[in-house]
Amino acid sequence: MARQRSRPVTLTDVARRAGVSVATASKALNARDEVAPETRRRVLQAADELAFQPNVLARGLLTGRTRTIGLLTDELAGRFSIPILLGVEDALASGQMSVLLCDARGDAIRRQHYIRTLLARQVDGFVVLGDSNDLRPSLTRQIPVPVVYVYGESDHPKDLSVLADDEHGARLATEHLVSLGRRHIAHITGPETYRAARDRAATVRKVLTDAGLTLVGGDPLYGEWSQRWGRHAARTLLTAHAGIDAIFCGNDQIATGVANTVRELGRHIPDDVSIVGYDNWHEFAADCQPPLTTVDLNLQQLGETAVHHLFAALDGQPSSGVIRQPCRLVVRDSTGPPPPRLTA
Amino acid sequence: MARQRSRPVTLTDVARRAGVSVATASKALNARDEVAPETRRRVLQAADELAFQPNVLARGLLTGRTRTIGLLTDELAGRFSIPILLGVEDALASGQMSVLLCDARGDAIRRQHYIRTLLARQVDGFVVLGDSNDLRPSLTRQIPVPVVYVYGESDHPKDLSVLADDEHGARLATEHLVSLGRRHIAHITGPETYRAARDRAATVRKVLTDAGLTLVGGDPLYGEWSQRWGRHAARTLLTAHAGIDAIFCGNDQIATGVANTVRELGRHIPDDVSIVGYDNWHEFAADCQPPLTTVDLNLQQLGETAVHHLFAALDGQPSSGVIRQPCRLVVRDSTGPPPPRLTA
DNA sequence: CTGAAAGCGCTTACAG
DNA sequence: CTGAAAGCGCTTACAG
Repeated sequence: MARQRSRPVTLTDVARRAGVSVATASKALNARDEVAPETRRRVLQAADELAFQPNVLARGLLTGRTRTIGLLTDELAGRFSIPILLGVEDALASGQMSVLLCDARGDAIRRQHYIRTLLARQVDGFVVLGDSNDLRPSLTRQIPVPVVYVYGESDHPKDLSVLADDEHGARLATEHLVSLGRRHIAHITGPETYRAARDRAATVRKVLTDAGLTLVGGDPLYGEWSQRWGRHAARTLLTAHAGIDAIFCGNDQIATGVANTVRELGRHIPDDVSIVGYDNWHEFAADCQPPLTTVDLNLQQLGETAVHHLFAALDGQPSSGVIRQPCRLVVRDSTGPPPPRLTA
Repeated sequence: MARQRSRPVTLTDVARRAGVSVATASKALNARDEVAPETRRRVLQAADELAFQPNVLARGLLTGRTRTIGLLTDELAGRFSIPILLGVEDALASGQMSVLLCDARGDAIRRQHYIRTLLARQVDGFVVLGDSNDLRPSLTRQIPVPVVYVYGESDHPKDLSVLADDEHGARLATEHLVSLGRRHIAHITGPETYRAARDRAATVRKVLTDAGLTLVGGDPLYGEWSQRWGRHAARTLLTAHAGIDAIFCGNDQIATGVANTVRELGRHIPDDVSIVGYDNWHEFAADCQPPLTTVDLNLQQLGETAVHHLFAALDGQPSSGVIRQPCRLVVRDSTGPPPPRLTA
């Protein structure tokens, strides 16, 4: 399964082979300029021949920096964490840093344990990956290194939170429908307890009002983030309001359920009813019948942005407050202009 | 955003406060028994008062163990990695270990870079999270610490691979349908290039043969892992073989597409046609209309098993070969017995 | 330009 | 039972 762990190559080995002291070897490898070119060459060659890998622990002990950050979350299992995590990793890798991953599963004890563990491991900073539903209690007080909150907002205004811009996403979706010529637009979304659902619903209403329109049914339909709810709500809506010509859905699962029901009721998508989803969850949005126009949250970039701000903080340039990252509308086949009216 | 990094509390601080040497303080904290009870008490109290966290780097430098493992993958974005990752993390945490996460995105250069980085960070071992599609080239040769492969098999027989048992999963699904009294069973699955698809199809055939049945259409329908393919294949099948009474699908997306089409063609699920999915991807399986009977791969446990074997290897008890973890049938509403025949 | 020495924070024989 | 000393692998003033 694995070979015997052999004694690793140390700087001492490299120095000996190059015929210099460890101090000189260290300088040569770290590209400090107080080394003769020929000496440097010999050291680099020796290091190469021995496949020398500097022991990061020893270096970290000296410099006080480990080039490691701790990523703390409760929601790895959710659909949103992975793209963010990939963005974090990308941004870290380009700064030669690594990420220690901890999912506390929503358990406060476990979270405290992880914070202690990460600090004992001398991480240089933290990324706290939250959930967009609600403010989360700031952890910064107990953490003596820089912290950035991403996707979920910290309740402390001095912290830095990097968030998806719900208002922007809802605006993109609604303006898209309005600009296509849709005039009877409904909004089916998740639970009203979700901050993101409320914020987006408020924006939908504002955009419609500015366009001289009102929401079909008067209010958004709050429910759950499921296909089932989409199917149920669509049936209710289409029955009560036959003239409906567009539905903006709170996520792609709801939109998928809506699409299935709209088709079952014999309406054509996008001609009779146009549908917009939210999240651009590829397995749902691209594989829906028809493929969904939807809002992409740019999650990967969210993670990258968070890390860039963390880097700035590590360099002594901390920021605070809330950064909202713009969304992006992905147009597929579920939206289009209304069919031309037959002349009277 | 973060408070000034203050000088961390060291063992020296604790020793001074307790009025002992660092050597004694170290022994007291590490529960070695060569310390007087009263001395230990004083040390523990001092450590507590100062909120002392031992510097893991320094300890690692001495012991040569960092209590860290590297998790190397190419497929974090896929649906299968996260549950496995959570299982890995759970098992590690209970051994007081942490995980450094690296996703090479399928890029060989990047993978080499990560291996070097992880080794420089002195990880105690590796978990290589692969994909079930195919054998992957062994990395063990270049890694001087224990390695366990999970979900994707290493091509080297001396390595240890912990895998989902595709044969078992396919058997559970097929036997379930047969035992319900289904006699005209079809199989719609992903690309034939996928090892898992071929292995499972072979098992379906074997189980049917043992029951004196044959696959409807003679062969499995290979396609892609999408709803779209499910819809298309279902339409083809039902048109050509009206008597079909069950469809076993290669994943839950295909099954969802199949279910939608079966309903559209006016057949009742599960009475006329029973459907079994694969993967138990909750967002698809539980939210399908009707909710899907499906095969759960026990992915979290796969991760845990891998780590337990890694621990054994770290303790000098390496194993090798292939371990296949059993699956689990989750019965929901998409399967049931055929309706009673009307007596002639 | 080079190298001996000190030191990062901790653990572990070893002497007392 | 306690503590002085050596050392893990490296970096960084400092002296030469």
